[in-house]
Amino acid sequence: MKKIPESTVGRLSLYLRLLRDLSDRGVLTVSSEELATRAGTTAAQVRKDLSFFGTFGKRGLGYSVPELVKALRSILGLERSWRVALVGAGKIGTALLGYQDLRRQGFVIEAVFDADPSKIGRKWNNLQIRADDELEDVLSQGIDIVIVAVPADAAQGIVNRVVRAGVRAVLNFAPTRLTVPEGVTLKTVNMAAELEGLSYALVNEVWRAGDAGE
Amino acid sequence: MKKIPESTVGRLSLYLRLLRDLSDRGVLTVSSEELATRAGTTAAQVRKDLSFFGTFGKRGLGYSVPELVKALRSILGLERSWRVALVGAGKIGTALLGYQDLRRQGFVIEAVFDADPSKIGRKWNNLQIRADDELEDVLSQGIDIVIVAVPADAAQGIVNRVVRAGVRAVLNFAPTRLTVPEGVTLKTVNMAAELEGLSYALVNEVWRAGDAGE
DNA sequence: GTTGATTTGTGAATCGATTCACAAGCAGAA
DNA sequence: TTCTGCTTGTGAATCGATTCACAAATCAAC
Repeated sequence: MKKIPESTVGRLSLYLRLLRDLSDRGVLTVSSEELATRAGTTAAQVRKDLSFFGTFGKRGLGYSVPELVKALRSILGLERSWRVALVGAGKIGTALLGYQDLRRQGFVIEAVFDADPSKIGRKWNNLQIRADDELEDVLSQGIDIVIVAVPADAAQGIVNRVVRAGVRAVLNFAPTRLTVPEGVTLKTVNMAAELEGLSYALVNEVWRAGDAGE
Repeated sequence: MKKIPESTVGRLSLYLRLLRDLSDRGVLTVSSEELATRAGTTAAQVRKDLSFFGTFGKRGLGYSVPELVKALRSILGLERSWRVALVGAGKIGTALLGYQDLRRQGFVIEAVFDADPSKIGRKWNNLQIRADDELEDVLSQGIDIVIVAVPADAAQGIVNRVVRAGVRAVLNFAPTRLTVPEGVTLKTVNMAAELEGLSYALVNEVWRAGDAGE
């Protein structure tokens, strides 16, 4: 298999969301041009992105919406559900816990951990907050993804333990750079950095295309 | 001024964080090599990134940490503070409200809005949640940045109003693609998309470098 | 069945970002 | 002052992603 640009994967995610909208509205086929417009990219980009994974369209016709949804779900690994653990039951952690969309997409939070003893106990929808020292036990029982939502200075330590326990995918909300060994995928969501990007744009009068987002 | 890659701006943010750590530990100078190692990039990249904005180092010596911190703060527009409004006082919104780090970086949340009448009233640290229809009034009184944390289907409508009120920087947490006119900068934080990236990596056995994050 | 109107899939060309490689500058030693 | 060791700043080379452009496939009309 060739090397797939990370940006392509991000766009597939977006295409899928747009296709679901179309599907909900009963639209049956869509052209690369139409999809590109909605995604804020070009028709060639859409076709190239898809072509990495196979051929899904019909020349002269476009793409079948239901078929493409199915294909993208398969490519993105969304046909199964994923077992997720959340480490850190602070503000961001609890916000994520209540984020019902995740479950709907197949990301099921099955365990929550926190270092603060006063937090251990029942909380939110049928999930009991566990003590940090149970981490390894629970993770090795088949957790696929760990969400790290602890203070910056604790994050690398948690990630090390998580990786040692065999987890191969980590989503980090701590505002710090983390390192993981080869074979483990790490994504970081850094709100502070995004705000600094906005600050930069404001002081440097960025004229650039409006939708730098996504 | 030449065109600056967006990725460069993101890295400047990271360098600044690393430099502050060094500064706190009393380190006075740093080489591009040292900084690159901490940032997970290359020395050449560090020097190229900085060279877009001027020359900050001394050949043979490296960079003065305090001076570089000052320079980066200036480049990123962090020497002043920014007036921020938050639209949507749901889970994510309140998590952000409590995120003390933002204020420390100079992003001061000055107003909070919500569409739900039952939420209007006093809440969190000395901020009163306001009704949606006060939005235009408050924004035009000098808000620099708006954080959108409303449901996906309401987000574009809010952004349109925000832009019409003259705001030129928006941070979006709604899981949807938004469009803004030229001259307005939009950044989107999309947790669902990040998780789908992890899902993709898991099913496609991505061998790639460990620290794909950041 | 042939024509015309579409739209895909993809090699080739272009564009943009990263990396290389080295001259130039600085500090300290002699 | 000159020499040595080190590190920056930057044009040139490389690498990777996006865009172009067109042959091939499909459908509808006649």
